[in-house]
Amino acid sequence: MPVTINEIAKAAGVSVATVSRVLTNNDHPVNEATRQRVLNLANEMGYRPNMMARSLKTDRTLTIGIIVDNIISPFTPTMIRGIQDHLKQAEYFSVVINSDWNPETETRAIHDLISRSIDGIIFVESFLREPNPTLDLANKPYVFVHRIFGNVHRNSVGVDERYGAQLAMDHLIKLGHRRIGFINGPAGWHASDTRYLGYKETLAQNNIPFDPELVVEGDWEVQSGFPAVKHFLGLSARPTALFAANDFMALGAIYALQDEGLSVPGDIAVVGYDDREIASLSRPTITTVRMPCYEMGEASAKLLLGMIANQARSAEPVKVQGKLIVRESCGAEKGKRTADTYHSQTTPRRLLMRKRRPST
Amino acid sequence: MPVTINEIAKAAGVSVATVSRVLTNNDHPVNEATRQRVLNLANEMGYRPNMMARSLKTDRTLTIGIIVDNIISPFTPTMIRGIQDHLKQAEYFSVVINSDWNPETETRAIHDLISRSIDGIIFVESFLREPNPTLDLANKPYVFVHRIFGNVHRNSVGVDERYGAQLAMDHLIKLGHRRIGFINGPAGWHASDTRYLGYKETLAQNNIPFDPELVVEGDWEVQSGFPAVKHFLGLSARPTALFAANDFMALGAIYALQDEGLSVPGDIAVVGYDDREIASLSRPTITTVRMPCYEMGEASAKLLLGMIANQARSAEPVKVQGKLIVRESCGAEKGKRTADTYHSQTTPRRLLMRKRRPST
DNA sequence: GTGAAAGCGCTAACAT
DNA sequence: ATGTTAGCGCTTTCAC
Repeated sequence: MPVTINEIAKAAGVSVATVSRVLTNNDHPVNEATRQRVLNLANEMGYRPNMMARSLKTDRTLTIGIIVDNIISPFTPTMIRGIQDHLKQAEYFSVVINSDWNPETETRAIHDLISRSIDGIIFVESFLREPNPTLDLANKPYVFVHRIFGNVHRNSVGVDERYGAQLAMDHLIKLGHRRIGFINGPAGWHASDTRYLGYKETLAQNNIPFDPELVVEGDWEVQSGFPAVKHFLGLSARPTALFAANDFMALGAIYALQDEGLSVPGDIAVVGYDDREIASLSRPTITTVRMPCYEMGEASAKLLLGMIANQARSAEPVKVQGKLIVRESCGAEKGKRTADTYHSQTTPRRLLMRKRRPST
Repeated sequence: MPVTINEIAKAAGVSVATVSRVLTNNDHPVNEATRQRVLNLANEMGYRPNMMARSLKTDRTLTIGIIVDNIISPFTPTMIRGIQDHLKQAEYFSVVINSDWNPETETRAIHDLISRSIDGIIFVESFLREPNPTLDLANKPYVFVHRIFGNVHRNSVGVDERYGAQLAMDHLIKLGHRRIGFINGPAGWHASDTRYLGYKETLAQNNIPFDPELVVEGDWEVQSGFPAVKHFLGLSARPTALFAANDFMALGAIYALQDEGLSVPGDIAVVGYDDREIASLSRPTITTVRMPCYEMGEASAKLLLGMIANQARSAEPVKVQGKLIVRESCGAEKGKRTADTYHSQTTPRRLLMRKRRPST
């Protein structure tokens, strides 16, 4: 049913070789008139290349695999979008597979992807964090993008967590705060340890003495903001600001402060980390450091495409930086709501929908 | 480099036909001893079928296309996950493409997917809502799954919004409420109109007179909860409960009520719709009707796979039902926090990560 | 500048 | 029960 180059060749009165040369923009010279004739015919006849046949010959599919932890994870879809947008300009497609952090599933996925002759793989928050012999043997390039573990490998994209923490701390310090409580994530996590580093470094840079009493460890969840606040309020010299290593703990802290009758940011300023949806829905909305998921995705796709193009087996690791999003929980102009107050991060599509809403 | 059936045939001392028959579980009879020999050899030699070659021959790729509005949309990843989980048991893969609600992008995507010989397409929240001649001509089955427009086509999956609204209303009525304010979405939206229907029907079923003063129209956003509450509080006979057509407006209503010094659910009960993440993070957490995204995805994959298997061009439309999630904003036992209070919906993965966290 | 032909790895008639 | 062989649609040497 679908049109093949054979039929076009017949219609144009040339050989399939010529048609192929025209249609693939081969550097082999082709008479300009012939080229046009073929091009027009292909267009008229509605020719669509059969990628299977092409791939069988060239062993390239213009498709890469994206092995993600779980497409439902909060940061993952944005990373995928970053990858896909970058792939698009190179006409690449992507197959998305969930690994659920299961090494067997991941191995299986790798094999299946090789079976499908994909041109490379991006591992997003993978369990796997080391060179993979199967892929190396199949000569398929791959890169890692890791929020959780940072740069895990030469070919990987990570986040500059120290920079992110410094962004938050600088903001607080510029607002005049000198006693800043830090609600960290559990020790041993890359994110906790590096953000902690950023916290301490920024204090040092500003000649503010480090006080271990101002650091508590949470478990990333909202609840852990409560004991943290209890601790801080019990200190003889209370902090005037709080930096939480994620938005959930920041939210818990805000709730706890409000329970004590304290106002945020009036009495105590709060900064979070991640820029989860809640940060723009809570009261007050939360100043935070945005996790640059989209950019990480883009960077990883760029890395992989580069490796594919250069037949390279390795690439320089990339570290992406987040940015500070100032909202009501500290630093926003008094009485003035920030632009996205109470707006979900998905507003753009809603607007789009409204415009195109059916008249019925 | 990779092992082919040719090499296995040579190694086993049989023809490629036999190897193919064994490896594809063809019904053609094969001697059991030979079968075992081939199987072992394939295993030892690390044989992986070349899907490109197989597909070129069979015109089946075990891959479907998923054209989504935008993978970052709040409901979309869950739908994709539902699709993928169902596909998995049939060993199907999926290529995900963002259409951004752009008809040209969608058309382009359809062509590209046909080029790649995919076996079918699932349109998730697509702009396209009608039979597609290109796909029909290519004889590729497709189904729609639409949260926004409901069942748009014979081969489609929608949500039973009336049922969802009834769930919310029944809950409120069982709690003793008889004056229930309804904050609807904008008129003309399928979701608004059908939820409104459910609202009115449930009132009728319970012999509660319908009072147009108890219905206001919001714009789906948090802000629109504020004027709604202002209106309700201005009535001579105030409602004792509010049903908002989505969680964002429910949140805005809660904020507005709290601004007036009223307690939720103490003074006024509130029910939302969708079960967005915010519903389990706000104070109080919000009782709501869960949008059955995962189930919709599953249902659509089931529909499509069925059509592929039966060579069918059409299938019975499916309507999926959501369910009520009771939280603090009404109906939860006094003083007792519901299980997911302050927990994000992504907790499971976090727990998983914690267990497998590196010791360093 | 053009064409003939080999062949990518596999499946499925059609033999035997 | 097994083998031979013709392609699937395309790219790419190699020859002209």
